[in-house]
Amino acid sequence: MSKILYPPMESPLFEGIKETEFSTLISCLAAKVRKYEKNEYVFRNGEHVDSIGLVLIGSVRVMHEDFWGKTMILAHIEKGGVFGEAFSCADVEKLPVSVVAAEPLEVMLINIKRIVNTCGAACSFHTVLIKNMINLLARKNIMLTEKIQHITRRNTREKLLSYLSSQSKSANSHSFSIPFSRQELADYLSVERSAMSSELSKMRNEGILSFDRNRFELLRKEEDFY
Amino acid sequence: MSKILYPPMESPLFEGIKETEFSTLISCLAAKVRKYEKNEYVFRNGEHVDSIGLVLIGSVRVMHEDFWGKTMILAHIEKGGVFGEAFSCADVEKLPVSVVAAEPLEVMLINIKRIVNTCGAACSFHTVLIKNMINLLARKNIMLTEKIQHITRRNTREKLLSYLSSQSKSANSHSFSIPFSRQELADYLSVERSAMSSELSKMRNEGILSFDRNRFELLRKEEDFY
DNA sequence: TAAATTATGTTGGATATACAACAAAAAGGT
DNA sequence: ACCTTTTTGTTGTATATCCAACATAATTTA
Repeated sequence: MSKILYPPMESPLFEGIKETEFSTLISCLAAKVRKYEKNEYVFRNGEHVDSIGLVLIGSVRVMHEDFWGKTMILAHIEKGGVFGEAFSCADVEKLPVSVVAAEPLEVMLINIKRIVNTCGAACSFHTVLIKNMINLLARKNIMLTEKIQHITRRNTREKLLSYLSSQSKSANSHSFSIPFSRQELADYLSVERSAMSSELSKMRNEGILSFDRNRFELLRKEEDFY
Repeated sequence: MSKILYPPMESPLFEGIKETEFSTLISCLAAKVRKYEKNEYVFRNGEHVDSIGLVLIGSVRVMHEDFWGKTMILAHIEKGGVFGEAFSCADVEKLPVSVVAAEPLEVMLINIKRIVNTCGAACSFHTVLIKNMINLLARKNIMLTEKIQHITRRNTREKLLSYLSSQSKSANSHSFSIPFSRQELADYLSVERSAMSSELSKMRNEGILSFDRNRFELLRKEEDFY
């Protein structure tokens, strides 16, 4: 097996595993490295998937196609990111999505059973790997739940307040920066960018918050409204 | 330890574990059974949680409170259901939600480390338990992703079509039943019930679909529209 | 620095949703 | 069967969003 020149050590999947253990790990997992051209399929809708993919170089798009053939981009996963983990861990028969190379791509494919089934042998890192896998799924779970929390709100203002409130909480401060541009925030909250912008302005005028570019500050507590 | 009279064997967490192994399992996991009165807190916002909860009797509500003190019900978990798994598996410091007994409640609390760390000893079921845990997280992940797929659509019609399309796919038929009442479906898709009802009627008139109570049929393919 | 590009804010008209109120149909209880 | 309660469908009006078009500010490139 050719030596992997860019070990994805920085991936959350391999956190806590020593670099010296890495080559043993790769062979124990029977991990394969595959290259794809732009727009080539990595996983195709309807296939059975028993592997997780780890992006080594480039990025992938996770796409969904509905009954009427309308497609939707579900996720864009960059270097170090993992895809297919939910479907392979849940052992779904047919993949309801497709994974496509968004640019020239190199991925590592690992059979999920190799991760989940401890290999009997002396692989001390196997326990770590399982923990990482659980951690990965759990963190994704929390992210998804948070997003749902925001976008289930009825209107643009409430979606914004829900999102900003949670950002404020994790920053442990009324003042915080967000990792999104306006367009990205609008996409994330599933609202119109222009409507969102004007809503932000309105709230600023009403003294609910202030902002400058990506920096926001929440100004009033519930009590103040009454 | 008192014998557990209502072993939660039907819970996905214990799938594949023999009933005879059950008492060993409980003691190996140091599982505790706790009772709560209605509206009593099981987990409180801000606490550190290192256990998952399994509902034995009754049900719980998962609640969230934002910066302005507005609360929102995130989930209602019934008998056999599991809560707190994402936060304990991801090892988050402070719980961002609260879990409250929705009615007289009995839960089993299991320290997550007891599940994830194999206990060295001859617990054959431990591997099964870990697989179940991973499966649980992965399935929840898929459910959340699906929901996001639907509610990110811009308007009521598209949300409905996205949902109905996915139901059609999993039923492997153009004709299928849905597990929701109109109100529940509206809540799930985060739209107004009345607006949804009239949208359904419109689409029926346009020949896109037909329905009778909970039974739906999708009628046209994309091509037909052009 | 100037010019070009991109990001953000603002506005108005067409369209869609929210809300309330009510009608009709279905389900449940006696 | 009857009455009651719940669910579902319909409609009108106030409100909010979408969309396009443009203005302004920030950033990048030459």
